[in-house]
Amino acid sequence: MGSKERILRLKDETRTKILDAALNIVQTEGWQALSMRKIADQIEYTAPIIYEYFSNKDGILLELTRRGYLLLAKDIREARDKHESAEDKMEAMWIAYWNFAFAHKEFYQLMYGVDMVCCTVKNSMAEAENVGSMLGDVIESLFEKKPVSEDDICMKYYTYWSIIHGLISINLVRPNGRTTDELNQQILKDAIKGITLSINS
Amino acid sequence: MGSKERILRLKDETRTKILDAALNIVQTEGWQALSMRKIADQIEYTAPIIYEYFSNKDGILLELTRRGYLLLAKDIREARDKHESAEDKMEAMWIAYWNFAFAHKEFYQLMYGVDMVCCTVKNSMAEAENVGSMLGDVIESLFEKKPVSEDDICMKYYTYWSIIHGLISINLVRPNGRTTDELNQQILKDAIKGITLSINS
DNA sequence: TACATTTGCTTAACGGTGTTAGATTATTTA
DNA sequence: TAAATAATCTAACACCGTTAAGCAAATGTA
Repeated sequence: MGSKERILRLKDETRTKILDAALNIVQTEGWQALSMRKIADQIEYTAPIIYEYFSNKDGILLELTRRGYLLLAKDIREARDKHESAEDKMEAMWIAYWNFAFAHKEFYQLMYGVDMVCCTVKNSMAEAENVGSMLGDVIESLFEKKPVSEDDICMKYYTYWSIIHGLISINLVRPNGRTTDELNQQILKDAIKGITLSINS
Repeated sequence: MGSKERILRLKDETRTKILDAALNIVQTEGWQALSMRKIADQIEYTAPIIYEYFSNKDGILLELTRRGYLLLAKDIREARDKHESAEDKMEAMWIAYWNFAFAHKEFYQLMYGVDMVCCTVKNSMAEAENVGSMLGDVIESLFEKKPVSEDDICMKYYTYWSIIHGLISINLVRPNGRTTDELNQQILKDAIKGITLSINS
């Protein structure tokens, strides 16, 4: 009786359709315009059936966050694997992070709470940890003195992350002040190099 | 006929009461709990009268943003005037900025859109420009080569601002990860010193 | 085949939101 | 005192997230 599976597959399809619809709305109208009824409209159902697939609106947001981290992890992994030296890896990874933020503004806003109604949980999500550990590993390899303490890695990680996230936030919340893309890239690369240099000095 | 003025003063008082009530709600329940009806409750009116004082909810938010910038500007000015050298001024000013963010979390969230439903306009608000120019002036005085181009100042300004805002954002959105206050202060001061040093090298 | 049960989905509702229009009450003016 | 103006409220609109109840079609069972 393969109909069981067919039905399960159908259920999975609508689940995906819900997520796609949500993403679509957000990309065209922004996060504040996302509503259950609008999602339902787009998938040609009524709002309550969404609750058969997700426990509530935050559930949808959480799943989208998860998908965002998967995308980001893929980009960062690819950037890392394109280079040999730890210095080059580090720069490429953070630039991949930067590019992700602007290529997928909505995801970034959701994942890092820039200008967003932030869903509460999402601390220590497995997929987020992945990104963190990839970056952490390369940071560790930047240290010449071994062994490297967890605190040292953590501190440098926060330093990198802060400046990049800060730069992104400023640009996402206030798009095109008087800063150009080139200027931003310059600030970014300078900052990365500066932090990287400071690790062994 | 002094009653005209008395009435005007009364109107101004309710206006202030509205803002105070809004701030009070936000401080105790967070931004997402702020509603027109709740404000009205607190000032013992009904919701529609608020519209006699502010054009809409965003109007209230905008006025609070303005007040936030006034507070921040005061802190930064005082920090600046406590020191002689430009280096010391710079560090003290950014630390004042940092302290403001945590002493007035709600204001900071409103002003810089961290984890907040951001009201759209508020770009280039006069009070915000004040803060910017104070910091910009000290940055200019850090350069040994004169004259300093607008671009140079802008770039360094964004570099400072990014790392500080990034660090704040991360700590405001995810309070108490594994970073302590001391660690944050250390990262902050290190970063400020690094950027300051890099200006003339 | 006939009945019972489950499934998929909808309608209707609850309590909340920002906001506006109209009615009502109180105050000031003539 | 009567008219005009100002201050305030009630009621409503259209939205929101969410839940409960009901209907209709598909399915399982006798």
